[in-house]
Amino acid sequence: MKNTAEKLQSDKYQKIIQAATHVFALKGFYNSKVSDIAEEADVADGTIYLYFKNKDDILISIFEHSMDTFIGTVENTLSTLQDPIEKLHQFIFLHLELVQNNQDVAQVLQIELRQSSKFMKEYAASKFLDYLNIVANLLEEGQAKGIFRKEINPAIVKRAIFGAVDEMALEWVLMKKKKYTMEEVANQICIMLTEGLKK
Amino acid sequence: MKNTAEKLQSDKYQKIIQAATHVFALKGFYNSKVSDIAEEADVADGTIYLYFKNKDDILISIFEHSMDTFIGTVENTLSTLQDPIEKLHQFIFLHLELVQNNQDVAQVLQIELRQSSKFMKEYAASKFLDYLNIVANLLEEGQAKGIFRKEINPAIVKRAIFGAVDEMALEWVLMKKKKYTMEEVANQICIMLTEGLKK
Amino acid sequence: MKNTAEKLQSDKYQKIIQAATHVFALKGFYNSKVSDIAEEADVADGTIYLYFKNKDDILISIFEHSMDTFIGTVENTLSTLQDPIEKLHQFIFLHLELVQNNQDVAQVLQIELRQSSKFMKEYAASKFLDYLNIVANLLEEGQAKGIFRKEINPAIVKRAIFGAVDEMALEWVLMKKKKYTMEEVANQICIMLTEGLKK
Amino acid sequence: MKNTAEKLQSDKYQKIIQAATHVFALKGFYNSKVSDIAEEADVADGTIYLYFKNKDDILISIFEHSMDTFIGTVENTLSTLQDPIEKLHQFIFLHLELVQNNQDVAQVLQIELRQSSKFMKEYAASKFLDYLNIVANLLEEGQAKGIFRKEINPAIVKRAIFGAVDEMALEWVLMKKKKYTMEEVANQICIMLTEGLKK
DNA sequence: TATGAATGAGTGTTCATTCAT
DNA sequence: AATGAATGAACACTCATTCAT
Repeated sequence: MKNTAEKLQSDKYQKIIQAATHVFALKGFYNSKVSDIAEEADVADGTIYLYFKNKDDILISIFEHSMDTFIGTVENTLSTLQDPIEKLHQFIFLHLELVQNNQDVAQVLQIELRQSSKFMKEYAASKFLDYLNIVANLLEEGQAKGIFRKEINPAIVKRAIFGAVDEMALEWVLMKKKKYTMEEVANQICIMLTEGLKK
Repeated sequence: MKNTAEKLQSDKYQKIIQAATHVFALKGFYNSKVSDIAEEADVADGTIYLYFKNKDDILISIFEHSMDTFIGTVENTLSTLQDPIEKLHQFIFLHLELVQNNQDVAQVLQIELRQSSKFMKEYAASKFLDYLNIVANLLEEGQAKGIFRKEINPAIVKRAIFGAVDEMALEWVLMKKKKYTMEEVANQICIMLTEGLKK
Repeated sequence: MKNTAEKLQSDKYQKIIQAATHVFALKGFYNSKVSDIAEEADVADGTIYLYFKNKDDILISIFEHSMDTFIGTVENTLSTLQDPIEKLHQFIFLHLELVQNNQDVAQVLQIELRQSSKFMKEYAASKFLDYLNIVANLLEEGQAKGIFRKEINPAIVKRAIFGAVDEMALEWVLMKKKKYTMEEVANQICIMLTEGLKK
Repeated sequence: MKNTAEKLQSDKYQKIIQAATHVFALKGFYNSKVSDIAEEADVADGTIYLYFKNKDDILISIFEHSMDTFIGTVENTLSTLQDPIEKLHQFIFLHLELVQNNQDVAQVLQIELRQSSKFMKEYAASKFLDYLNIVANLLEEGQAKGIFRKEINPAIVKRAIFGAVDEMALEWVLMKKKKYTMEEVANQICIMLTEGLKK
């Protein structure tokens, strides 16, 4: 197998990642055959093993690769903003958009990863925490600026916010006929989270 | 196979459901062997097929059985309350508590169910919607009583609320050392959802 | 899998051992498919794994089982004899006969076992030594009785004798048209070993 | 592919033969990958197929090459001797020495070759017979000179003698701590074969 | 009902061999 | 000549499911 740098640039590596993401999203990890992925990627079965250690490794690689992209994208955009509320709104919108634009990846991350082996769950956890902490930082900043309530605990609420947004994203992806615009959905969640449900 | 009523009362049926829930929660659906379940339930492999059509059917049965219980419990408790905010708080607390008291079931529902075949996802959807609609009703009631903002769309927000609460529950279950009391967590989410993050 | 005692009595276990011995002798271990053995034994592929851990385990089992039988047969017969020369003659004749009557087993033992993994070679070694030591004992006895030369070292020569006899047996098995009777062959070796080539 | 003469002189050809001999001796034919040999020989996998038809062909080539060398060496040395007993002693010593000095080759010849396909066994047989017949000739010569017993049949006994010597050689190679000198071993076998065990 | 031995379809992975460069 | 990435046939082993007892 080539070294990591070469692999990432390799045409075949990318093709396999794309194919696997699609196949996993469609059928689920356990119902996907390595030969399905090979066919979709238009390579021989054996070729996959030149780029990946085994089937699990494909899943891990999808995760690594896309989480880095996700985290990078979100961090970059938020760093250009000052207002915590604006940041929160952007986070919500970006997450929905990322999921929307990478539906296969999103489904794999949300669904397939969760049921993998303990090892994978733990492995995945650290990258996931990085993502969650974007929210935590935004909340702390808001508190520091006197905009957000001091009594909320960012460490707790970051996860609730992520859950709210991610569940919306999941529905959004699975919904065939979109009943709302994404902006509408983002706004609703943003209002709920910032202003509260109470009048 | 016995008819449904007989099955439900059967000692073996219950033992298999219990065993399967435990095994699925521990290893995941695809990594659990039917023989693992049989061993845990202390019956022969073949006996399982007297009570369940196949391995998938066990998972579906766990889902059916527990969702009915969950929905019943939550509906009963909320029906005794008038105040929508109180209802929301109770919903949050009850969901966390249900997950806490039924960790195996909760893990199976949250994780295993999602990655099952399309059929199962669609099948599960209707029961899941019933549960979500408890939240929608509570929101509509709050709006009707002039307590909740009119501009939020219960059909959208119900899912965000569920996502927030369920993600917390998942973390709660997976967290080894509990850093907060459940009441604390429920309060935090409730404040966030009703009052909003903004001061 | 049943326990060892039950397995040995099992009809299927014996059928698989027989089939595997035949297939291994015919095609060699590495060119034999587990499905070949299953077909020959008239069982399903999977059934083999109810009785054996894996393909290697079949080979080991053949070895264990037959070496015990061989050693037992030879020891029993020799123990009835007094004269060391008579014992040597019987050993030679018995070995040739055993190989002749168990050609498949003999081929597997002689040929297939040698090229197996280190583990198997070492594992096999101890049983093999037991067999070799039958010869060593016979030589020492002959020396003690003043019949055999004192200057030969049983520990060295036991192996040479075994090699001579076993090589003959191998040829005997592989020879299609037998040019000599087995008694003739046994006699020739016996004379060579006891009287020497020199007039 | 180059023609035969060129191949034999080629540096790469020799390197591959050396590497394959080493790898086969270490892991056995079936557990050796062509890529292992390529790595050991410091050539690309594909290069091997410029010099050998396939993996089997490498084994055959090792056999051909080394048997010719062995036979040549033994024949040359024995042709300088007159006394049949001296010839036998030299044969024994030379064989042990050859095996000792070419342990990798010896192991491949003794062990790996035996379990190859029928074709290879038959192919190998003719060269092997040439080697055996060195012994037969030596015996006949001894009989003709009135030194060896007339009643022994060289065609039978040649194989027994080879078996005795080769088994010793095998043990010698596999023995980690040498308990005897090679001369000692050769002497013991020589005495046994010429004088017999009997006093 | 209950059993568990038997089944055999299904699949991840390996590796000898090829061939474009 | 030499390379090594790519191929795809081959196979050991698993496990959901069945059925004779």
